[in-house]
Amino acid sequence: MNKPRTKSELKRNQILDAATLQFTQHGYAATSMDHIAKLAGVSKQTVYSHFGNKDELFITAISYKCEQLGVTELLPENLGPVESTLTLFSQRFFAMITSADSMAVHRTCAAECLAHPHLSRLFFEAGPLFVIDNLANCLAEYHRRGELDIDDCRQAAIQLLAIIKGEQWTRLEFNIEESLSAEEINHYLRSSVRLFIRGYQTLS
Amino acid sequence: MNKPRTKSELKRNQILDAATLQFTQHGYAATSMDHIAKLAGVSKQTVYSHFGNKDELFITAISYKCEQLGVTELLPENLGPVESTLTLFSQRFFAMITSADSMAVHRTCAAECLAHPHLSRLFFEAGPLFVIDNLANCLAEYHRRGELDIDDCRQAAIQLLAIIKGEQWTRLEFNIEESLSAEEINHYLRSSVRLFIRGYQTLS
DNA sequence: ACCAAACTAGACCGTACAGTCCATTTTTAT
DNA sequence: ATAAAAATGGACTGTACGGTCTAGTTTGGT
Repeated sequence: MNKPRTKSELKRNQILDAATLQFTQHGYAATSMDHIAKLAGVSKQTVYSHFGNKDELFITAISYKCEQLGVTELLPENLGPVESTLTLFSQRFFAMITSADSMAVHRTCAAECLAHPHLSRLFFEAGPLFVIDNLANCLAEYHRRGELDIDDCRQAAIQLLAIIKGEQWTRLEFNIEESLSAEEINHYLRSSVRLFIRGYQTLS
Repeated sequence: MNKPRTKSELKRNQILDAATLQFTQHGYAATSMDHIAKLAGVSKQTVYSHFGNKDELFITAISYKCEQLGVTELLPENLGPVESTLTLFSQRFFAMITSADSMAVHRTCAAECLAHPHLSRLFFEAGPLFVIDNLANCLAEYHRRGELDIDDCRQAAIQLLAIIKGEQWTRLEFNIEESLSAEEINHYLRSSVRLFIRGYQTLS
């Protein structure tokens, strides 16, 4: 959210916000330019003078959203005991990926990945790849300390991340009414971290 | 693939096949009724006399595809040693979920889950839920035999299934060009089964 | 104060599409 | 053989949408 210095930039932001909302909420095809213009409180022509066509607006809007994803820092600055660090991480990561925003962007990128492969790649890099690297580094540190016995940290990171998504994320992906309760989820996350640590514990 | 007794039923099947193909390949919005009719080698009117409208055709076509998913048996009849059974299972399961067919249906259901929640639920039950139960039963048997120490088999099943999907499935989901090689995948699967078994091994 | 750039409202064009209608032909069952 | 049921193809309706055009208004820099 930068400074809209001029009224023109303000309009531009309004358009981008409206577009992002509509595209991520209803998908590419079901979102019309007229609708975006109306929602942004702007004339259709203004939309077209800022963004050449629907595709360009879509790309700009979703790219913008993607960039906001990689920013979050999920790991604490100073790494304490393995279990508490990974538990905290798993809770943060889970909260992030199951947020309405994250789900909506994910859905949109996955749905449009055939028509807009560059966009889905953007999401893939800003999201999954970014977090994998992040966590892999952390696991490498624990390996260095001798607290975990991991020969392929990147692979291990992928495994832990995949487990954390678990069932609940899939339920959200398919818009299934019944979710797991907060307790069930927390129980699942703790159990998963324990599984991971036992699987990679150092044999003393 | 049942017996098309009459020419009418044959047409019906042709329509259904064409519709399934188009819907799963290009999505709901990008598929037109004219196109389906042409691809099925049938007049538009015939499509409408078999299926009242686009929505009904979509639902029928995707439901039909979903039913074909739950059928496959992924586990061997007789359970041998844990590691070999789970390794075989992981390879079969992975092959299934990364098949072009499976990915296409998954994508379609996920993309339309807001407009057609009943459909995505259908997929969720025929796919993920079905396999979870299947694997959970298998794990329970190993627990009974004392070969694995699992207190919540359903949860454990979810964890193993999630790991197997790993990174490669996400790459496919987002239509990322570079895939992992077959060796990388097999290495990943074997490593994952080992992680799982170590995490749940009985302490003797 | 002035001028160029940006914005507005709304008309407009072409196209694509869901769905209907109809007159004719083909298929099926008796 | 015949009559009802189903299929054909093509014309047609209405609507929604992407994108353009225009004539007039507002904004912003000098």
